[in-house]
Amino acid sequence: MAKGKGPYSCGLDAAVDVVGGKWKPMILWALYAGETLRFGELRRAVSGVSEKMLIQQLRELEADGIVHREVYREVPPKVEYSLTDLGEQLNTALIPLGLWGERHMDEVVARKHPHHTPA
Amino acid sequence: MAKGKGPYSCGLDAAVDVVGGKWKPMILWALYAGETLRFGELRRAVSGVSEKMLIQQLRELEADGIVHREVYREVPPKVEYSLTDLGEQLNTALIPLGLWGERHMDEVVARKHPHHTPA
DNA sequence: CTGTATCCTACTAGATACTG
DNA sequence: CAGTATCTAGTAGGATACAG
Repeated sequence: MAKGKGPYSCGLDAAVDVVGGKWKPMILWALYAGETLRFGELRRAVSGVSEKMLIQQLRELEADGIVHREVYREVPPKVEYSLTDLGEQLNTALIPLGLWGERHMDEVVARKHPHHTPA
Repeated sequence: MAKGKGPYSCGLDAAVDVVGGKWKPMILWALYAGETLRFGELRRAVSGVSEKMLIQQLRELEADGIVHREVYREVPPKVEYSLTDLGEQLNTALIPLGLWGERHMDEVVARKHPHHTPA
């Protein structure tokens, strides 16, 4: 689960604590409404993540009630991840923030990496 | 400025990187649209923060173009902080997330602190 | 295929004391 | 009033190897 610095002073504080992990935004992005992905698929979708970090972040999201983990006892093993209702509501609430990021990413990146001459 | 792990894979990633500091949600909460606060006022508004952390987070938000810092060369010194246009847009985009947090904070806190018997 | 276990580093954030 | 400087502890995150 997230850092769990709680009790929170405002809802925003709590929400950021849940979403704030390094790979969580990308996980939620990959696991959009209705989508169900296996561990390996998620690993590919969240490019650059290590197995350890992916598991860790998924476990935290699971503990926070955001994602559902379905285990199929087969050989080879198969585990599917999907959003819970709470997770879908969270994802919905994140849409405006994602749009803001898309719109202003360039400016922010420009500030962070003044070297880039974007073509 | 934020961690700056950039380049980002999705807008959400960039946005969370900007808002993800420990005290930033509370700072943005305090500095709602049109509000202008002095350093000391912010310090009181963001309860629990140290001077060092408040300055640090404010500088990052300033570097990311979210807050504006206005210095009045007086005695005693006076510095006012307010949201930039970009900051106000960000705050607007954060409203749904804040509402989600308010609505579900109790559940999340319950998971994080299973001890609490809320009355 | 889906994870665990261990070790390690860098960074975040807190405490404290000092300054223009 | 509004910061700075320094020191330190805790932790988030990464590399690697191994396991059911």
